Amino acid sequence: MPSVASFSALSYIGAMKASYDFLAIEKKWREYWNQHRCFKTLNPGDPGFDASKPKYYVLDMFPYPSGKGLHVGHPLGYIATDIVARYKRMLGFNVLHPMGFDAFGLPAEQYAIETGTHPEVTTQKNIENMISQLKACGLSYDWDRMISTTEPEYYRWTQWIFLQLFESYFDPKKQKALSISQLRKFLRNDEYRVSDGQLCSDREAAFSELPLFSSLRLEQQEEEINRQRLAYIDAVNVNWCPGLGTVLANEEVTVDGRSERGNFPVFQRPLQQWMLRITTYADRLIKDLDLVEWPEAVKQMQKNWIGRSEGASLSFPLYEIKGELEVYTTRPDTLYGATFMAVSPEHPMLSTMVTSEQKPHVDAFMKRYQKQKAVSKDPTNKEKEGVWTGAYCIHPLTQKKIPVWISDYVLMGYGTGAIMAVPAHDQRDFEFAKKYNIPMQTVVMPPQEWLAQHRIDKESYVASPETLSEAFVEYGHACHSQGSGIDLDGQPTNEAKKNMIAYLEAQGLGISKVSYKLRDWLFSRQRYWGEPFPILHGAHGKLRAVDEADLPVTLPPLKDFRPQVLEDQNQDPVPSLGKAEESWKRVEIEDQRYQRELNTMPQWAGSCWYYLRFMDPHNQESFVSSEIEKYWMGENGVDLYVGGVEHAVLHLLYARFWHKVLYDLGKVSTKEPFGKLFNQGYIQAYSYQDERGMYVPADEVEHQAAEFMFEGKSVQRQLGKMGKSLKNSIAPDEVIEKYGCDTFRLYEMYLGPVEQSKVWDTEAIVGIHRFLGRLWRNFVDSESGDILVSVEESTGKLKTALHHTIKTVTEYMDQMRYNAAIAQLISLNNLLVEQSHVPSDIARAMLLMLSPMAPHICEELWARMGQAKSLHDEAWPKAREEFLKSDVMELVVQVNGKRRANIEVAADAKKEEIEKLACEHEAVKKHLADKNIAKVIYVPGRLVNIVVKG
RNA sequence: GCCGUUGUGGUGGAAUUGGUAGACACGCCAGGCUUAGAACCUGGUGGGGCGACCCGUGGGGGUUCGAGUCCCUCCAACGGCACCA
Repeated sequence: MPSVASFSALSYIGAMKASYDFLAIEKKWREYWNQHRCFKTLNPGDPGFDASKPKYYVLDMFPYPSGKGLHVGHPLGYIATDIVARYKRMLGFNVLHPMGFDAFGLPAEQYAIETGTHPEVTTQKNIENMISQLKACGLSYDWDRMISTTEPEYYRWTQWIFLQLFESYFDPKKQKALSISQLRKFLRNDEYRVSDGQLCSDREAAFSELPLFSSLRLEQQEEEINRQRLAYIDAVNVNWCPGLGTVLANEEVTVDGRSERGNFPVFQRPLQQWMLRITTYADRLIKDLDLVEWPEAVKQMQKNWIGRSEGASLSFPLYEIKGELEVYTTRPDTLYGATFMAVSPEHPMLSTMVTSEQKPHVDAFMKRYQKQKAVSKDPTNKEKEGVWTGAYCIHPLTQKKIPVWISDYVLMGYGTGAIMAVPAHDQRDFEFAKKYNIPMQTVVMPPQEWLAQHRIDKESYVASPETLSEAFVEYGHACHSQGSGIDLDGQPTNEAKKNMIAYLEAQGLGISKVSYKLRDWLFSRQRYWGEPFPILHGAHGKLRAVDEADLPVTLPPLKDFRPQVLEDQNQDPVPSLGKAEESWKRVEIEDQRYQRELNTMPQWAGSCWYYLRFMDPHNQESFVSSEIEKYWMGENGVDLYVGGVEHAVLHLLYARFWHKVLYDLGKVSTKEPFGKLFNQGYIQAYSYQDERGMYVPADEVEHQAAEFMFEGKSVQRQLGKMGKSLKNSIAPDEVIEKYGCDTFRLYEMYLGPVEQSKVWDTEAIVGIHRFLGRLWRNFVDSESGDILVSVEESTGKLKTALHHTIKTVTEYMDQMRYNAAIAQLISLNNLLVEQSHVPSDIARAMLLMLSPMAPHICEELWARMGQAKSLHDEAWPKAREEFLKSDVMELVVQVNGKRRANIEVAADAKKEEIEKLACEHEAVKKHLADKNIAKVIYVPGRLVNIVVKG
């Protein structure tokens, strides 16, 4: 008989029932954590801070405080990071695990307009509501570090960082940001010259042609300086949405050219706006992706978005017209195949090129083009259209005349807005040329195998244009590309490219060039609910930064904060801050009058640096103290960043850009902000529509045979997002009230891998709930409430199972594969059902392993077991080592790959002994009978495979 | 079109990373408790065969003593970008 220690229920749980009363238990432990400030994180310099511990910074993408509240999909990522945070604390890390709110932006303002309350009020209310919902999930945030981007104390530093950008430029020689005062020095010393926004160093060819900086008028000097700033004002083509009264980012516009919010039409037009010079960082933003551990998909998306390509820029002189057409191409090797030029309908040189005979045709085309453009931005399946300008270019190598066409597939926003068209080797040029009967010239020959496969000989390949587009091959070799001084024939594409560029550069016809899809970041909005710019406008366009001491520039209180909605697309936007009192708008400094900037920053501004503020959220002197920043960022920055994949480009690209500027200026210590990124999946749900297409409440739909019925009528089911409007939303509060927070947390994790999307199924939740019930019954006598933990340790089968569970669960925890970890723990718990008492080692290991995921029940059982320290203070590695001490291991014995027996051997047994033992096992001998042993394969710790012949 | 990811029972998903495929859970079936239902508890559940056994990880081929896992090829699904020269 094993001796049994029974602990009676501890006095402080007094009235607690013997059955698993999760609501009372969870409430008790949440209060306990709160009272004892268990999750307060100390900073370097704080009393009691332990600098010997390694740090771990685990961060969620902070949410938008929406008025609709959370549904069960939202906490998925938060639960995952919370498990990481709790687990890492048990592993002996100093863990930074904060939460805050990204509360500025269009949706908050729109919501405020709908409800008629000031956004400040609604935002505050929404934040409070979300905090209480998050707290109910048992998340171990350090709430003392909570921040909201809308707090003046926070956006003071958002404005400050903007000023860092404003006071910096990108140095082309050093390839990093330096201060504007540095640039002034360089210009004074004549190390750089500047003209029309071009910054040339003394090494560059154009240098000597540019005027001396000191020779410019003072205003010109300032103008040139302003054009170098990382934050600058420029007239650019923007998405102007009069219906919303603001300009929008590309991604806020739908494919039909309407606003994502409100579905108002959006117009392209040039407007003076604030821009951030993200393009100067394009190369580093690509290159440094190698430094981070991110999902391949996200890295790929960022690379695509930046869209780097290598090629050449070359000029085609116009025939009998002054001037030349500059084009960009990635295939300079196909220059001999250029049979026409194509320019964008928005090309600035159109008017000089169009001849009087062609003008009517061009006008007609332009009319159709404008109309088409207003209807749709979506180019898919649209037939390419164009019109001849009447003009010709001179081919720089052959000196032949080639026509210049206007083509709607040439985009003004990329390259130079003009291309050399090589119809023989470009799908689009091919389609266009075919439609308008423009000749083609083959200059790339596919490999022999390709020709053989397609049963085409060289001559007919060159001669037959119908096959050309099909036959576009990247890895062919050049042909028909000879001229005076150059002969590319026979060279593979890569070589031909290089040689052509070298030739063009030598002849002064072109130069090699790198091109990007990435555009500078349009940074101003005309809405109210955003950070005001810390900028003053003086006379003659003079820009002045607000003194650091005068930050923050707080949002002026407005009674009417609605945007100015305009009917006429040609009207200029009216910033909401224009409605502020004159006393706010006008500033006088040193007898100079200034007007405040009236635009506000876009939604992304606040989220570009919040991960830095979390480290030191109450610092009044600086955006983050450098000592604290160095500790928490360490080598890799944020150790784990979890959020949805929808932020793969925008937020993550913008934040990286700001971080790199701050890095260049010496304000932060790592090149990259987020060392490891993890995209959690979405929780999907079924929604149901009746025959009119109206959504019906999902929880009232009945499943009968193959049909779904609502109020006796058949309804259509589809899988998608969860949302109030789809009537399939489930609030975490409901689930927690019914099953408890631990069940909820475990269930969300148990649904499947965290990174995968999965379907919410409220029915399946009982499985996890039963598990916790069984766990409780294994540990606590349902009659007496006594704890059923033996003082004895496990033996035999249970010991083996414990070892296996500890090994696998540890691995799963490290890989964030919580569904698999939970399954292992359920399996171990199921073995305990037959036991009258839980062996003490299993009891302790079980609670230690489970507690990051289901902390409340584990704390309770831990306390009832009479453990001295609180569970979350317990160090897991020490316990794990203790449990894993073992002297016996189990091996599988196979004969020709088939399992024949299991044997137990001493952990330190030699290879020969093990093999002998395996061969002599009864069940194995049978299969060896009259056969020869060819070889014996021993896989340490796992199996012995005996290979036999005969 | 380009890039990326993934294919395992009725379902969600495991498989010690090349070593007993289907752990664990839902669902389903049987039983218990109950006046009855809900809830709860116990057992069974890939396919075929009375059986020892045989077949099974999208299809085909390969490497290996051994393949869900590695290689080649085809197919299918999901996601992102998309007239980017």
